[in-house]
Amino acid sequence: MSFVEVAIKVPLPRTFDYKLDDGQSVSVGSRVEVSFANRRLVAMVVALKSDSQVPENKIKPITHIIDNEPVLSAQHIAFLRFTAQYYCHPLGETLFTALPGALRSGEHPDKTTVATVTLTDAGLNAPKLRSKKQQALLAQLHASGASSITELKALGFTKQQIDGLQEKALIKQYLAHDTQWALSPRAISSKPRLNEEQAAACSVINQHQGYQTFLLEGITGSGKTEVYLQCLEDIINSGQQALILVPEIGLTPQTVNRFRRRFPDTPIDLWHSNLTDNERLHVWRRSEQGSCALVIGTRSSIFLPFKNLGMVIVDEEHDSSFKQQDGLRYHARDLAVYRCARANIPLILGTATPALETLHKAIDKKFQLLTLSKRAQTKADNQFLLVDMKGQAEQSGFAPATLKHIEHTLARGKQVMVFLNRRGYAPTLLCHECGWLSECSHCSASTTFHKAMARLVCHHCAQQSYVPAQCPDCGSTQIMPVGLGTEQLEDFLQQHYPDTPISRIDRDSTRKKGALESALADINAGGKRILVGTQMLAKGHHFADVSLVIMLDVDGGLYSSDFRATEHMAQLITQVAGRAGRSGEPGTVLLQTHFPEHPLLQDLVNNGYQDFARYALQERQEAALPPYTHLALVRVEGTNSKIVIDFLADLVPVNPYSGIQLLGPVPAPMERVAGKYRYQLHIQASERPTLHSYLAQLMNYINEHKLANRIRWSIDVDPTDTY
DNA sequence: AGCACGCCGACT
DNA sequence: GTCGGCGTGCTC
Repeated sequence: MSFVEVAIKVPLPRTFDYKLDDGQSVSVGSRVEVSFANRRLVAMVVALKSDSQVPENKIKPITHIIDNEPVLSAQHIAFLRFTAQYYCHPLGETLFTALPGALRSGEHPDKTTVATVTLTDAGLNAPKLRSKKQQALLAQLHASGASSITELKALGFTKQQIDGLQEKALIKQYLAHDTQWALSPRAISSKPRLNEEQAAACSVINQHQGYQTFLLEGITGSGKTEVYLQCLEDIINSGQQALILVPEIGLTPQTVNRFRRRFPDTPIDLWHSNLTDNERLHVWRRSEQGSCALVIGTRSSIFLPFKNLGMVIVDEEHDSSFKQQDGLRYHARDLAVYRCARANIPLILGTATPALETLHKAIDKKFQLLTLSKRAQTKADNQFLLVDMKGQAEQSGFAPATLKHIEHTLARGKQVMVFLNRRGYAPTLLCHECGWLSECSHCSASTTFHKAMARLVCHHCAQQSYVPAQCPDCGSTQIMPVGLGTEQLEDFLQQHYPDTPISRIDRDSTRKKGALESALADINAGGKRILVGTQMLAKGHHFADVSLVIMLDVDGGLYSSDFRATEHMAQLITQVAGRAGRSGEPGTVLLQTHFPEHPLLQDLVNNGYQDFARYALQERQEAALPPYTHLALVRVEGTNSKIVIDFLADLVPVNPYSGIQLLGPVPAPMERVAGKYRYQLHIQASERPTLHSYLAQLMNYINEHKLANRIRWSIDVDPTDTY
């Protein structure tokens, strides 16, 4: 009798044994259908064995074998096993979150062929078309050759435009037959000359054999992407594949076009949350079969099963979107380090503002530091300006001095950019007579006043309510907005400068599909003089004419309960500063603060992020915080706050473990969200192995705890957000 | 997570 | 008299 051990997508730490009938055969990495607790579920075979510890009468047969060929290689399962163990997450759930949706639900791996578009002879002759969009599509196909519809959609083209060209017989659509792309000298379009630092970085990376993580620390405009491109060239020419991880909002058409233009005959796939299940499966299979050379993808592309991966690049490695904040709480950058080490290939982490964790490893020589300190196009440094807010008569958050700078900049015909990391009109409403505050009934947060929508919105559970005309407590009509949001900034500036065109960019103003793109186009065409927005505006978009950048509220990052707040603020300031004065002349970065003398702020402004970061690391060391210690968080939520607290309190042992410090239970920064109470226990260890052996013990204890199924619990290893 | 089994309140 | 509330216990 032979048995298979399977992993199932249930929140249980175990795997399960099933028996195999005579004549049935499966391999590890294949999916099977099993009957499990009266349900039919898809399961993943993780081991084959000739006997089982489970009593014979409890073992059921497999109901159906789905795959004749494994969908996960043994090597890939090993990677996912590590992931599950490192992040304290059940193996089944880990395996199934890594799989694309179509394979999760038992679909055939080759069910989908994705329609591909290519130019016909008529199309090759580059006819002039009346439709601008169709003309652009034609130009794209000229540049990129055959492209899948997925890729064209990612570039902003629509099905209608594609069908339009097909009707004119300028293109034809067919179902792509995926074959390994032929290894031949690739056409490389002309490439810029590298400066000395870039050339040095490229040669270090290209000459290195095997695994090494490189931290490419390059200031804004120093040409990191050019280094990536030249390193990728070698990988592509040797017939290997590469993965480029980018932040969620970094996957813009500009980024993608740059790769396509450089490697015109190379198959490049994209991976992001807007793909359909079929498109996702298609990219998954292409990476597995070696049919694509490059994948540019967000966080979850770290789980793609490349056939012959030769390099991974993590762009903007400090970006918070690489950390998944629910379910399997992995960090794609950290997994990239493990994956590359296992595969014995190089990893490039690129950023202008390295995460302190990353910088620490570079200083420790675990990563190799490569620095780009010179801008590719010579340009003077931006000038920082701290506006002291103490005792200032501010109007909607603007100090008089700030308004003067705005006027001066507008008078010179330049654009102004204003940042505030809070959308809406005001974060709360206040009754002037009795002190009532607008609060969400399900969360411990106030509801944000959105003036244009005339609604109060909770930003944590999305619950909306009407704005009361009178105070619900005392009946007074003197209800006023308190605090600032981007909507109010726009309102105020529009009243203050009635003839100046203003654009607001935040999650509210860009909710509609394509709204962001058209707003950005409008800005670049020069139609708008003042841009107001949240950090959405800070990342990746280039505005040539902006010469003044204003950050209204820097103080939030200086004094916060989250020890990472200063680091994030410094990264944001540096990013934002990179938005100013890109067209040649230096720009001004104006920061409003009540603490202009704050040493970290001074260091950042006078000596730059590199200096700030090394100083901030010292502070972390003195406070025994990461990266000098290692953290994990037990997060618990439930409808009954007493059970939540009792459960966590019971995890705190009477005698402390050596090398482990516990803090809690403490309420999560948002104690109540969507009607659930949230508490957490902080676990700190000076050594990583100590932390993990403790966590393993803790999970055993939790799994046997009688209250464990009356609450929802999870462990967050290396948390980046304290809530 | 689901789903069944199980023991107490308002309905045809 | 039963339909159904969700507490608790298990899943190879």
